[in-house]
Amino acid sequence: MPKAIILRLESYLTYLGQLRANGKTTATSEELARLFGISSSRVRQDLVALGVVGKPRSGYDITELERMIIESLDVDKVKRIALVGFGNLGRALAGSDVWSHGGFELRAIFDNDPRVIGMEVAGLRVRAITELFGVIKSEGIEAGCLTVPSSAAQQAADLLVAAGVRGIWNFSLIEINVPAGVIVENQRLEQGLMTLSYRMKPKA
Amino acid sequence: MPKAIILRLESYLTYLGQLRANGKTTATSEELARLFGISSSRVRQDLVALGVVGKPRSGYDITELERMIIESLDVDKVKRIALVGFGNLGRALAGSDVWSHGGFELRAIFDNDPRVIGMEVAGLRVRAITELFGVIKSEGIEAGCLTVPSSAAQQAADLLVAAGVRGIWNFSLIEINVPAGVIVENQRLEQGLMTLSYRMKPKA
DNA sequence: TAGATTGTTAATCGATTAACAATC
DNA sequence: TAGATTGTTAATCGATTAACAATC
Repeated sequence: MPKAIILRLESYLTYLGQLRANGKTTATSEELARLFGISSSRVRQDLVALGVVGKPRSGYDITELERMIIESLDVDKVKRIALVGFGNLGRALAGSDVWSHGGFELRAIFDNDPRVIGMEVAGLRVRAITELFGVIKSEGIEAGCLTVPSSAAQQAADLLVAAGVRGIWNFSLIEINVPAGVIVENQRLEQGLMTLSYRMKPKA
Repeated sequence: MPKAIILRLESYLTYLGQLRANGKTTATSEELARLFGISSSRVRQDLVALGVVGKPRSGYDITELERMIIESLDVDKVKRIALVGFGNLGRALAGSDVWSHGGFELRAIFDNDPRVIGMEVAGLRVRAITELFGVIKSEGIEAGCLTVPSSAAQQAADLLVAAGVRGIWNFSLIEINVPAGVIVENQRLEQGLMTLSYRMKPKA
């Protein structure tokens, strides 16, 4: 499935949940298109790629659409994840419900600062990095979230990979090197701000 | 400038800073291409679009490249920004240095919870939402960062826009409606996790 | 039935890669 | 000079829009 379609399916899913919460049961390609600023034929092609069929005159069934997108993104499968780096951002994420949106379950938190080791959040105790390998193995953790400083990111990633993690959600600025087969999804907050800066630039 | 090029220029900029920190003074299109998994001709075309000229055999001057990208993204122009929503994420961002990467300067923080109003962070006092309009005007704030719950996001955005903000960095899940001319840059953490989920999905 | 909306194909658009002469 | 790397053009690829017959 093309990456561009995946990104839109994610947007559809979020919005469909809101529509359903408002009591709607169907949605048309034209509605979705208008909201996201794309053509209705693009929406229909996305949904064909997804494998859903709509009904002329009424559109697509919202519940079915949600179900198919969730299945396609594998969001319904629970995947255990560990957080590495309990700084400002790590704390914010640990205490939030972001994880569930991707089907992840936060199962462990690590840091190497003695002042934060032992703290409790979301029912978890912050552990020393030295425990990382063993805990990831014993808990069957499949993914890691990197919220350490950029200077420590590669090393932390190496530890996660050595322990058998298959996917990394990376908040650090550096480009992380991992062996083939390990997935790195970069979440660069700084890039969002740079793009905002560019888009706000007065046109000459 | 095409959006795809902008996104890559941002990546180049971050990486070039790291190269420079390591003592390098030039970079070739092939080096950058390898790191980001694209072709060297794409890199060269990006840099032509940017307006830099390289030297056969040695490549591009890192300092000049950085300067041109910064100028192109308008990162060197300081833009004042206000944070709305002092929850977990708002706290993490307020105390961080993300702002400077996009050329933004955090000048005000707002929330409507009496328990957090009055708290201090990054040299700023958290103010009541009721003060928003006046402070944005008097401080000449041009942008806003939305870290409020999704249910309050549209209303908060309306306040920011009414006060004259031109750009919004939106962390909420909803699609915000703004008048033409106001820029919304969505930073959907949940989508990052959904993409990670999809990419980690075992192939059939 | 009439009409709105789907599913599908063709046309357009934009982005990426390949190739190579020019050049330091 | 020789050779590595740029700047540039053409070819390929993928994504988006337009258009319209099929259908509920």
